Amino acid sequence: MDTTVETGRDRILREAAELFLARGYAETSLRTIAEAVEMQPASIYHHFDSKDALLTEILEIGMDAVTTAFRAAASELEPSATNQDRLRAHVAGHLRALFANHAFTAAHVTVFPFAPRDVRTAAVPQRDAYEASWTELLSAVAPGLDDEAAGVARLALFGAMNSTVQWFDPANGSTDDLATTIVDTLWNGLANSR
Amino acid sequence: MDTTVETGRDRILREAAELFLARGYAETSLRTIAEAVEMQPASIYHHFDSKDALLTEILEIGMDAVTTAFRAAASELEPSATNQDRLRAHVAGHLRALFANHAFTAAHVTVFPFAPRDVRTAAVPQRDAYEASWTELLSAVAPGLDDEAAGVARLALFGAMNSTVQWFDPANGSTDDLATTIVDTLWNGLANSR
DNA sequence: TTGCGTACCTAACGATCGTTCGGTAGAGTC
DNA sequence: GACTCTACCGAACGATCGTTAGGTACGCAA
Repeated sequence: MDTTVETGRDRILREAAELFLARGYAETSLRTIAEAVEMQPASIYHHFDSKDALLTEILEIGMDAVTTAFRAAASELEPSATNQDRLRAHVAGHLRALFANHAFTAAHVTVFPFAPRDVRTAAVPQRDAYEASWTELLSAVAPGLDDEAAGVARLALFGAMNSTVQWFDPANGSTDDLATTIVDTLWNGLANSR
Repeated sequence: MDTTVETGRDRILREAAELFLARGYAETSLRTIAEAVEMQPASIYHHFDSKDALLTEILEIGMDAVTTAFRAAASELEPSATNQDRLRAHVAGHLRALFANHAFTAAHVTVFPFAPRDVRTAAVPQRDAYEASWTELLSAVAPGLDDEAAGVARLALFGAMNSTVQWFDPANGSTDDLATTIVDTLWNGLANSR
């Protein structure tokens, strides 16, 4: 986000996020994290109160990234934008945030469900707020959907977006093109595919 | 599957699957499982070689359930079935299997990614085969999709189907109705929602 | 030059983990 | 009645876990 050199604290956050994502929370020991950042396990406690606090902050960073991207997408839209354009802009924003802060955002998909109860409850308000933003957006761009269909649509969209981290490589194509593919497929429906 | 009384072994499998699903694999100790089945930790080793072997068998049971449901859906279709009917029948089959064997099938969604490497590699062939069945089905019912769009469609569909375990309660509605909602939403597309 | 906060270290704590060893009780077989 | 197999139990093993206590080295301010 800024141009300063990565500090020890930031490095712990990044390496821990990558390890949690790759191996899971309980499967990643503090000693493994310490090894990755070339410190002793005890040194991590200078920066964080506990392993749980470390994960809590990682989840916060991830949710901040997608929330900021969502707001940016909304404010960048031109007045002439169609409903499909609006949806595509937000999907593109989510995907950009997903790949720019990969480990932090993806942690919400895979690590969150098994985080200790206290960590989960701490992250829930931010997650609910982001989810509500999408529900609101979907209701606005596809007003014909009833509540159940809107819920299904949101879950389908999240499923498509979030699973991209497991197969899409940004080196092989732009996330904006990927957003177009996703939105076109869901917008037109399987029945109307050419 | 049969009418015999649940044996100690089956009970271990079921309780372990539910605990793995609720808490995660590493977070669930053998002592917790032993307590749930009212045994001593050592007794579990009479039935299973290791904790890993227990999870491996749970994942097998889950994949068997959805694979069987997929085949049943294919064979039950009437000749007059439309492409949308075909897709709906398979989605309904997947959802029925998902809720009938909840803990075993859902383990593939949430536990699998963090399973020990050996457990994951053991489960991969069955998972790939099931995924390929769906890719084939989607190409058949929506021949206009290119490869990338078909991949996106499959991931969106899996996202919608598998996340139902986190919010849908079969007591409040049939899974077949849910399948209809999911397929209608994806089939017609967001643009054509009434 | 002293004092203090930051960033790390070594060493160790108690707890919990998966697993193993050596049993026992009971049912079925000959 | 001895033999065997299945299904369990009690107690303990070594390893690893998150965490803590008590340091050291260094930069900066007074």
